[in-house]
Amino acid sequence: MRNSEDTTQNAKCDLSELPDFRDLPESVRKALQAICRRRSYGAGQTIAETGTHLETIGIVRNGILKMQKSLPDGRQHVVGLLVAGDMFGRVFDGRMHFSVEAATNAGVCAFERTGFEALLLRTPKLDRLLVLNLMTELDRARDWMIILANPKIRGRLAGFLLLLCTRYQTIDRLITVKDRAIRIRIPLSRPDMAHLLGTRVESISRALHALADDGLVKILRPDLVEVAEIAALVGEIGEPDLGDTASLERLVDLVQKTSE
Amino acid sequence: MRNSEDTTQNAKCDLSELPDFRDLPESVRKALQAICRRRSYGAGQTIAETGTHLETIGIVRNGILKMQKSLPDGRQHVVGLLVAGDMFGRVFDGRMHFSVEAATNAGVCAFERTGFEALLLRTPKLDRLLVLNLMTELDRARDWMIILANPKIRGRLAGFLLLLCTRYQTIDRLITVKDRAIRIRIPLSRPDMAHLLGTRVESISRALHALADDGLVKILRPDLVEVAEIAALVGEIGEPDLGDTASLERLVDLVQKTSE
DNA sequence: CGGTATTTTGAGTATCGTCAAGGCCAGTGG
DNA sequence: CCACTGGCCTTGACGATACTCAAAATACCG
Repeated sequence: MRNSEDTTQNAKCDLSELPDFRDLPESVRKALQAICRRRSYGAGQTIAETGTHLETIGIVRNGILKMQKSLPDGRQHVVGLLVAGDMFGRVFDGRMHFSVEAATNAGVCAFERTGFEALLLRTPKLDRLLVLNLMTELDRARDWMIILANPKIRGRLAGFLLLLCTRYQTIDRLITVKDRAIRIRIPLSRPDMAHLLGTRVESISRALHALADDGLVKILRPDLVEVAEIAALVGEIGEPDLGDTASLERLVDLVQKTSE
Repeated sequence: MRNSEDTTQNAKCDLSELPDFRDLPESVRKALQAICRRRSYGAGQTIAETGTHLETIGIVRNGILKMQKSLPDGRQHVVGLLVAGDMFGRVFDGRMHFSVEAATNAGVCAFERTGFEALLLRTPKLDRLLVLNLMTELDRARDWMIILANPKIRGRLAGFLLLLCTRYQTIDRLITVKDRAIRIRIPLSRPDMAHLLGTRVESISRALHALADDGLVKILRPDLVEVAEIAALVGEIGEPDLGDTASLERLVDLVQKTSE
């Protein structure tokens, strides 16, 4: 919520750490670096406001950003999370339809918009990256829709935790493995979770503790839960297959590997 | 659900009817026409299956398509609608993450995928169109999320109707104006609406009739409702402003114009 | 250690899901 | 022409779930 004035800026911005960008030709990465400024934000800082013309394109380097729509009464409604490698900002079209705020401490690469667009037009590879990025973002939004369409809060919460495990795994040490159990650090406060899942804080609390009472999760801290058996969580969401089971299997593999 | 074998095909495919494509250079439209096949689907026909590699890129010409995820138990979960000008299919990346089915009778232009991609790479204007298309699709998905996050079914239903009024207005005569009142033709069956809004058919029915009892809508047919005062519907959804109020205002203007 | 914000718990009520029955419409076959 | 059938929509009754309001407990921060 604070202003972003105390942002530390840093001209050096090496994109090769991001898997998607590593494959870009050297020349393109050089060109990107030339128009890039690195920025850091503290948890809670606002990065972009709804309705404003954002004159930069951002790529998340580390940390988690939340996209949110502002409501007339001043509250905010989370409509998605951004993690390392995700892009935000409106290419070819200025207006932001949601605001962006740091959910955790975060670093982003900011590209001057017109320069980025120009580079985009003469660099098919970069353009392709943008298109693929938009498509996975779209898939994620649809996964959210399925989770939100779950009639029961327990199911929505289970879906949310699983989404953190799968889509956002390996990001920012949100997911860690300890003694064959998966620990999830939830990067959102209860009010944010409640808005995101379409319910109230009380219901979130009750649902999480209901899962705990049934032995599906352990609540170590309000924002840190441990999942013993992912399969049981999957059972909670009822029907949908949550997109890929592939990424779930990767997670299970990770558990196997880390525990042995 | 039927197979798409009885599809009528037609080589002629004039894109200039679609607003977004009218602005493309003559040469690009010609090139597109060369790799295009026009197809027609009857309501209920399947156009693409989940998991399969769709070897074409589709652009909707008329009618409404629904995107849906298949659930293990065989049921389908609607995750979005496609209307005239919308694209579907996975550019640069084959696998479909949802199936596509005609919600109403519909016509689409199908482009051979590799040809389309090649054209894309050497036609920045077309590419820009694709990116913009993806971004509005993303915005729509986020609007859906906000609607789904509404804790009350009445609110979700009101949001759904408003979304039809705004995002899908002017499409396929879904929205018509009669004596200063707005008529909405709902292109989904009750089971589909229930899945989309995360509830059951009975609740949809009750919520819609509750809105009718309060005088907010009139139910002319199960799939045709009349909204007297849009502002009242907006009040039902509670807080969120549903993205643009601009498109709502355009609709109100339309009412004014048509009634006088 | 105190003060504040966040999270949790509790009790009562509204809403929604579930099961079961009935109505409406279109297509079918006598 | 009419009974029959099946799909879809609606209605009713009841139990489960979630929302509301209020208060307590816990975590967080200096």
